[in-house]
Amino acid sequence: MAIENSFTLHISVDCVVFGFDGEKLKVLLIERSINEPNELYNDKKLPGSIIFNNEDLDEAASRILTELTGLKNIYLSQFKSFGNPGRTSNPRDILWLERTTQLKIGRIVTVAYTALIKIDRKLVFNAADSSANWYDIKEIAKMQLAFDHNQIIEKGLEHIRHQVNLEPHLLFELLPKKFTISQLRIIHDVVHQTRSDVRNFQKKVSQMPYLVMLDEVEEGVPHRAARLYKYKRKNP
Amino acid sequence: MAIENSFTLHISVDCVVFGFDGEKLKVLLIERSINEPNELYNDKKLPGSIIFNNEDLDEAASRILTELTGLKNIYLSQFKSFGNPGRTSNPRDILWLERTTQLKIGRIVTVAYTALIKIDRKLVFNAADSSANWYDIKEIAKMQLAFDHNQIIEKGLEHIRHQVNLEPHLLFELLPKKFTISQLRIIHDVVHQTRSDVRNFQKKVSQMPYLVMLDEVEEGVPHRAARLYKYKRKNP
DNA sequence: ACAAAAGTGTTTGGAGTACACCCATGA
DNA sequence: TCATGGGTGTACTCCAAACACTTTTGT
Repeated sequence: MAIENSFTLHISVDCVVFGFDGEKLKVLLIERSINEPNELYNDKKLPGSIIFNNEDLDEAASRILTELTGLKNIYLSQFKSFGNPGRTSNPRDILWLERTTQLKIGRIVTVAYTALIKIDRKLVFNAADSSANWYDIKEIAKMQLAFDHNQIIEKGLEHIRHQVNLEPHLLFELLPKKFTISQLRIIHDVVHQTRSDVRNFQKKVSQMPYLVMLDEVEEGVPHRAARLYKYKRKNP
Repeated sequence: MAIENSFTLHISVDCVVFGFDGEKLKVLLIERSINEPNELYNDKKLPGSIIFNNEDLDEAASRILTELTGLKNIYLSQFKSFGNPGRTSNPRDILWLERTTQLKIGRIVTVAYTALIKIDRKLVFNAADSSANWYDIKEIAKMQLAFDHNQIIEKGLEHIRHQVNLEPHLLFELLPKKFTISQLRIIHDVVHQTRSDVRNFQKKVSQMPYLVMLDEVEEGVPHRAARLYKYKRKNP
């Protein structure tokens, strides 16, 4: 009976970090580059890491996000594990793994998470040996990412659609603390791939008890300023 | 930087196999027993296995089901991975692992799947060294299963609820080929924890194009026999 | 005859959808 | 004053939910 050769088996966690810039849905990717005599490339990958000893999967995901953003209490949700034996078979992926992990890697099963964070000018990324940037989810579909990360992102997107359907308040994780109804409508439409009617959307959100109107309006816009709202959790 | 000691890391796949006996929702569990001078117990576990080399996760789940039931093309859906380092720390679980795998096991991350199958008198289970049986999902909540299998079953149940919400035709995986509307309503209610109105339910299913009425009625019932229906896939 | 489940329509309320105009503000 | 998005109400449709009686069959 063939039991897997544990010598080369590893488990990693990868995070599909979603953000919203007011217009488009974005995903956080890390630059990955190899500079070798006969190998030179520069592409992108998801933030992720091999799991540590005695570390739970959720903990690992949380650690990855905290290391990268400095933030705690980020909304995380495990959505799928990817274990196709061929997922680490691309030569550039193999080379990169050898360089960065110093381990003999035969196979990596990865557990994928989605994360929702507020894009903020103040946010600074601390990627260990490369830099992190936001990429429009539509552009990503045309890019060739490391490993099977294109596929992981696609499944991650499906996942947050389902999640938001079940728990619409998750959208507030993507918005700034104070936001306009337009912003809420746009992020809603981007996630659901719809185009909501403005009046009907207003009617719907006016029934949300956890949405509270502020005595403030947005500033610096070249037109009538919109009212600001905030999200109030049910059990504070 | 602490990288996990791969020597003791393993990945397994566990399947929460759901069946419906006409009345209750059941899950397939395998008897597990240890007979040792100072250790004697008899409890239950989910069907599962360490993954093989070069085997994808879905393949492993499929293999486990085929080995156990002899059936192919069972509906399977991956729903969550469990990797808490403490999940294999119960002494009886450690003992059982050592006896059955002959491996030094430090940690097992398991990828969990749900499966939907038709309970059938003809079904014969081939569990390697023990026997398999159906257990009412409500009874299972009171039982103490191996590892964290209680928790896995609970999450698996939530998963099929979501799945059935998205794709109601999955219920037909649990019903015999010919079934009555009552059976369909009961399995629907069991999964959703609801109590549907008979007339409203009839109205709803009469709009399902993939449900076809047969020229047969059930037999051997001590009351008016109900019409039989079958499920017809959209693209045959 | 009776027990037990099958089968069948109508009404009502709430949610979603379609649709157009005036308002406030900055440039 | 003009360009730009903000903010608002009504009518229609559709789906979900409530609700009770007659029919068939076996015992």
